[in-house]
Amino acid sequence: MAETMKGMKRTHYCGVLRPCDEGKEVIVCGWVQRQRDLGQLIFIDLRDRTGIVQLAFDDNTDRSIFEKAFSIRAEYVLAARGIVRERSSKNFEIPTGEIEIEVKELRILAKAETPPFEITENSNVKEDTRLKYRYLDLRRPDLQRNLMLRHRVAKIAHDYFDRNGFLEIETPNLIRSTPEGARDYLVPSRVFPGTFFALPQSPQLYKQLLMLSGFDRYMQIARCFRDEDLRADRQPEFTQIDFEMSFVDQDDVMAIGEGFIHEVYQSMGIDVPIPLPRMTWDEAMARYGSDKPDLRFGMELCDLSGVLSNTEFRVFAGALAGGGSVRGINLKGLAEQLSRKEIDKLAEWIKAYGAKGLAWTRLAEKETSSYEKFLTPEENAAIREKMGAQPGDVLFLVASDENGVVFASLGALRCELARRFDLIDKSHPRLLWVTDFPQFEYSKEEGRFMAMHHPFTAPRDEDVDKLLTDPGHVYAKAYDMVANGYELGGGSIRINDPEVQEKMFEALGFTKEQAQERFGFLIDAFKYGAPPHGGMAWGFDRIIMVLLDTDNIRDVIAFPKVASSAELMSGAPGEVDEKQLAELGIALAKEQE
RNA sequence: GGCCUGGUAGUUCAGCUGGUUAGAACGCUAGCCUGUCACGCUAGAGGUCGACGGUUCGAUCCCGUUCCAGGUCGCCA
Repeated sequence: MAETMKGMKRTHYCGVLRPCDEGKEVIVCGWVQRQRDLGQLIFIDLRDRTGIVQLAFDDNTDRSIFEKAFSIRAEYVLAARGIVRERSSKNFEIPTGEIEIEVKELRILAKAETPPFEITENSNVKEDTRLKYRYLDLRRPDLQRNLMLRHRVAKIAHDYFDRNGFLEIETPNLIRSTPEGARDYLVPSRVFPGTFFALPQSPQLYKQLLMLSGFDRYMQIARCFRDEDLRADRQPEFTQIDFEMSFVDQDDVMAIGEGFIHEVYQSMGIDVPIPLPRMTWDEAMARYGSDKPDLRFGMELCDLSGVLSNTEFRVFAGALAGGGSVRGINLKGLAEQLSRKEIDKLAEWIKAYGAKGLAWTRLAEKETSSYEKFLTPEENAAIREKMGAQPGDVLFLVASDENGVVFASLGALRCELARRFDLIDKSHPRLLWVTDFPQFEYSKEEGRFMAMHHPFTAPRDEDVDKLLTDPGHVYAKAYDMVANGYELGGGSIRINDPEVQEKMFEALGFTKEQAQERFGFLIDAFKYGAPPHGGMAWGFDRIIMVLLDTDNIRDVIAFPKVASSAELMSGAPGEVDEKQLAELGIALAKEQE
C-alpha cells in the first residue's frame, strides 16, 4: 500500500537546498532519479522540477527506514523528512552537490514500474517512443525547462500588453468556416444537421470587430487550428500571441511589436537593439531568396541577368526570354571541402524546389565548371567579377523563367550550405522586419490573384488605385517579424474603408454576392464606423523554438502531434460510436466503415 | 499526394557476399560492497529482426506490398 502525505507538508523544492540550509529540518518530495546501494550505505537522488537532491541512509539511519530505502526503485514517488547536512565527499557538478539530507522519515507515496526509457537530460531515445509515453518524457529536465520558459514568455506577454493598455479578450473557437486560406478543421453541428462549425485559423475577424466595437487595444494568447500537413516547425494546433490596435498606422504597430520581443530577449539577458532593422520584401527576395532571411551569415544572391543579357547559351537565354532570371551564390573558400560528387547530389536535391538544374563552377586547384564552356570568355569573366569569385570558391547558378523558382532554389541552397559548413554565427540572434509584401500572389491552380496575407490587408496608400488595373504591382501594409530565418510573426494594417474593401474583393475575383456570403457580417459591420486599425500575431511556439535554438516544434509543446497529425499517447484521432454519429446525422462512406 | 531516410532485446545500436546457437552497451533481476553521485564487482533473464507475401535448399539480409516514425516538396490567406 502506498503511503500518504498525512501530517507532512513540503518545506523545500529539491533543487534549491544549499550549504546555508545545513542543520535545518526539511521535507522534500519528488521522483527517484537513482538509487545507489553501497551495502551499509544507500544514496537516493530525488528529483522535482527544480533539480535533484541526495538523500543519505547510513548506520545512523533507523533500520526500518534503511530497509525501505533498500527496496526503492527508479521513479518511485517519495516524501522525505530529514536534516540537511554537509556531504563528506562533495559533488561540485550539481547545484545541491555540497549537501545531502540525513533522512529521519521516508514515505513511498507511489511505486513505479520500470519506465520504457530512462528519464535523463538530452535523451536520444526515438521520438515516437517518447511521445507514446509523453508524461514520462515531460519529466526530463530539458522539456521541463522548455515549458517553464514558455510560461515566462506568456507572462511577459500579459504584463507587457497590460502595461501598454491592451485588454485580453477571448474570441470563439467554434466559428463559421471561411474558405479562403488554410483548410479548416470542421466540427459538425448537432442542432443543425448537415452544418458545421470551423475551428479558427486565427482570431483575425473577431479582433477586427473588437476594434470596431471600440476596445481600442486587444490582445490574446489564442489557440489556432489549420488542417494542413505538418513540418518540423508546424503543428495543426498551435498558439498565437495576438494583438490589434486602433487609430494607428504601420509604424505604431511595429513599435509595439518590437517592444515585446525586446522584453522577451531581455528576460534572457540578451539585448536585441530596437527599432529592428527593416527590409522590403523585394530586397529580401533579391538578396536572400527568402521572405524570412537568416542574416546570421552572408552568401547573398547575385543577379547575373544583366551580364548575360545577350548570351547565346540556351538554358540561360531561355530563362531570361521567359521573364525569369539567372542568379547565383558564391560559397567562399570551400571548393576543396565540396567534391564533384557532392555537387552532383546538390544538383539533384535542388530539383525539389523547382529548379531544372544547378550550374556550377568549382575553383579548386583544378578549375571545373558545368557551364563555362557554353559561354563566351567575356561572359565568364563578367560572372566571376560580379560574384567576387576567387580561387577556392564554388559558384552556384540557377536559371529559370520563373523568378520564384530561382529565389526558392538559391534561398534553400544558401541555408543548406551554411548549415553543412557551419557558417552560421550563433552568438547573437538576428531579427528584422520584412515589409511591403506584395498584396497578391497569382495562383495558377485557381487562375486568379489570391491575397498573400489575407483579404482585409490594406494596400499601401499609393497603390490603392492599382488594385483593379495592375494588381501584380500592389504592395501591402504588411510586415513580418523574422528571427534567425524563422518567421516569428506578422501582421498588417487592415482595410477600414468599405469602398476599398469592395475593390479588394473585386480584385480577388469575388462577386458582391460571393463576398457577402463569405464575409457578410464583417462587411456589414464595417458600414457602422470602423476605426483605422492594425495588429500582428506571433507564433508562440516559434518564439520559444528560436529562443531555445531548437528546430523541432515538438520540443516546446507539452503534448504535440506527429507528422500524420496523430497524437501517439492518446491515439487521437479515434473512431466514435454509431450513436454519436447518428446524433450528428453523419454517415460514413463505405470504405471508411 | 510526390520524393528521401529509418524500423533488430525495455533503450541506443552492430550484424560481412544470404548459411548453422542474432551480438554489444545501458537498463532490468539477484548476490556482495560504508561515501557514492553514470558507484563498483559477480551472475542471470530478456528477441514475432515492424507486418504480409515472394525468390531460395536456406532470408534480419534480396524482391514486392503494406504499416509506423522523421525530413522535405506540394499545401500552410
